Amino acid sequence: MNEAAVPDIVISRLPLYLQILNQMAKEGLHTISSKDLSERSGLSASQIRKDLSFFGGFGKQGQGYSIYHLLEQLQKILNMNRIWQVAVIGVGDLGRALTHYQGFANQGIEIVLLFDIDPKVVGSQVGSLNVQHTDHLEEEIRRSGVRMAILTVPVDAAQSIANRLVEAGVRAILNYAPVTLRLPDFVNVQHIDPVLHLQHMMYYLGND
Amino acid sequence: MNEAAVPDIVISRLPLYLQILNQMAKEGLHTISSKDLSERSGLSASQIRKDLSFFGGFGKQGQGYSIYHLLEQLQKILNMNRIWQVAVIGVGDLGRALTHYQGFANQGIEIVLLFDIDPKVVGSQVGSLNVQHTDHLEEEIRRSGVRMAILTVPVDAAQSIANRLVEAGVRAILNYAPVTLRLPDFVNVQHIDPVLHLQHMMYYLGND
DNA sequence: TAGATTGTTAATCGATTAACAATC
DNA sequence: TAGATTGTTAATCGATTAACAATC
Repeated sequence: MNEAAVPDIVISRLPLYLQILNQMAKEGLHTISSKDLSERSGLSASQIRKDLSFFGGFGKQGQGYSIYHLLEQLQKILNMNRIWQVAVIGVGDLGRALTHYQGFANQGIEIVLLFDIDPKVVGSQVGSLNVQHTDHLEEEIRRSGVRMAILTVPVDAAQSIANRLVEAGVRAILNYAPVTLRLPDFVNVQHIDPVLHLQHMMYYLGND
Repeated sequence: MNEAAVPDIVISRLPLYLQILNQMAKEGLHTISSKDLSERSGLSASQIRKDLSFFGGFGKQGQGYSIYHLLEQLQKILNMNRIWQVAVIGVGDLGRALTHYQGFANQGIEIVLLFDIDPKVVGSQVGSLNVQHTDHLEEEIRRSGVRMAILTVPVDAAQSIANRLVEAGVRAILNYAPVTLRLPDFVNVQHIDPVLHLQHMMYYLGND
């Protein structure tokens, strides 16, 4: 981690702004006000202006923000002026779905390594990639210099694979296994778990 | 929404406690202290005690919490004393992966309806379910009384399908499409988007 | 009993919002 | 110019943490 000056909660909203701006660019729009962004994001205009001002004054009083310019700035802030190569560990249904997912293109993300332990899967082709055995994980990660990984292995394998990824140089892990990974502070971990989200919502549905 | 007394951020942590307690029960443990839970979750012991105390005093001074009892209480709070039926709209790779996902069993979640618009997919069998055409969405949701939905359709279809779901009675939507849905306040929406998480982490990876 | 750990209060910390001068 | 909207400050709001009496 490296929170330095800008709060992590601010950073977490930047990709959302990026997504909305991309959508608006696609719609052919050229400028946007914090009020427009507010309506599209559900966040307050005040908060959006404050978030952006952590990184500089990107707007013009009276006119708002240039979509093109703001996109460019956000991409730079998020280190998207390059492609980040990603390894996927666990090529089950979910790993396969992620490998085929079109939404990574143009977002600075490219899946370049696939690993599994199942002999029926190892050696098979998924998209344009060959699935390698998890035995070669360290070697391949080191060779390729991959720093990000997506973990879609069964819960019992997750922690030990995560440790090995970190050992091999991975510094950001997107974890789909339903377990809280315990890793050193210098590793970024994000957790995706539909069960947690669904149970969260169940609370509000009451019992009727 | 229905925040009443307990902050939403507290509710959002309950499923995580549940997950950890389930894991500990599986390990054969019987009691747990807020300190143990802290170590497994990465949250502070103080925060955990405060979160739980919103719902009552579940522990015993000097001993901690009974895992069994706490599990039971959390399940009740989250309305898990029943099975919540869920519709999946969009049976692509991701929708298919979710339908096959084993992690919903025993968590109060059951996928019971599948919809798609692609003639190659409509009518096909996925797991034990038949994929229906999205034309029948309202009719089937109403008939079955389903209140929760998972949205795995392309981004351009997401908002209009979401509107139709709400119209048909759905009150909780887990959205996998990369767009912010605009829905009435009485509908719960949660968003899962790996791109947002990966871009968030890219910030911290710097540029080396 | 002595030790451990809860439940809760008050203090601290941090994030959001409101307001408005600056300025395009 | 007049109107609109930013960037920023101060006020408010809410969440987390520290501390400790209660008590098992």
